[in-house]
Amino acid sequence: MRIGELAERTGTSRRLLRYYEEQGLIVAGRGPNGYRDYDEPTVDRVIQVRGLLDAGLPTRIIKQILPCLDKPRTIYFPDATPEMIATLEAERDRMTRRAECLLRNRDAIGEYLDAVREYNRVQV
Amino acid sequence: MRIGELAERTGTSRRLLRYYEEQGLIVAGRGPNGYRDYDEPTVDRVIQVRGLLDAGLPTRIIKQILPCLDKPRTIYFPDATPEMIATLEAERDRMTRRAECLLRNRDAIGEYLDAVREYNRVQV
DNA sequence: TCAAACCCTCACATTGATGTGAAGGTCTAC
DNA sequence: GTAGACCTTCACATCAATGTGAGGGTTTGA
Repeated sequence: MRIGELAERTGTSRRLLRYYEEQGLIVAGRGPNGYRDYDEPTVDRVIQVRGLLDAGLPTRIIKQILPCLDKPRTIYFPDATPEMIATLEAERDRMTRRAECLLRNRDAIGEYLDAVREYNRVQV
Repeated sequence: MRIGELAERTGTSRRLLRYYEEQGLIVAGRGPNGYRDYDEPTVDRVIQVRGLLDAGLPTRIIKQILPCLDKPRTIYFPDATPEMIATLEAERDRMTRRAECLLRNRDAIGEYLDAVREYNRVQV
């Protein structure tokens, strides 16, 4: 598919799709005219990238972890250097903390909303 | 306490503490010399703010949800307009999705790390 | 064949979260 | 009283993620 379709299906501007490619987060084939040509799995890939970006990860990190997230596993394990492993472990832990922070505060918002609803119920 | 101590205790630059104040995320008293003066709870507040920022929330949103997160609840409920409620609900749901994305990808990293370890165990 | 709707690259603009440094006031300890 | 370590405001710089538009080629359908 071409960039317009991918943009529409992922809710992402063309500009950003080109940016993600520049950052090495997605790859695109090229047609005989220089048009970019994307395959189907790229749709999910873009959605995944956006989720990670939205969750606060920078493209630099996303690029590092993306290869590990492929199913089925296609990675050539020997390439996993100790530094790489350490980076991944650190990032995994940071993601855990991030998620915990998010859920904790989300629950607090939920409690607040409950309290407001209760207040309104009694008041009305 | 003054800004230097708060900076040290929260691992946050003075510059950023002033920025958070400018954004309305924290408040500071002032000494007779114009020095900022922070109370103890501000330490946790800053840590919470940093957690939310790190999780990808912009200061604009953080400012909106912070008042709901105070314990004990000190908010004046009638101030909660329907728009505010809607914003909070939307943000709560976004936070849920964010956390899910984070945990899903974290688990995938974990699986990858397990696979690598298994590979190395067998290989060696 | 012509217009509309695509696509390309390039480059400059913006926004939010930060860093850095200048110019200057204050406090503490010697 | 003077040096060093604080603090203040202000302003300019940077970086990543985006927007926007110019200038130009391609595809498609009337």
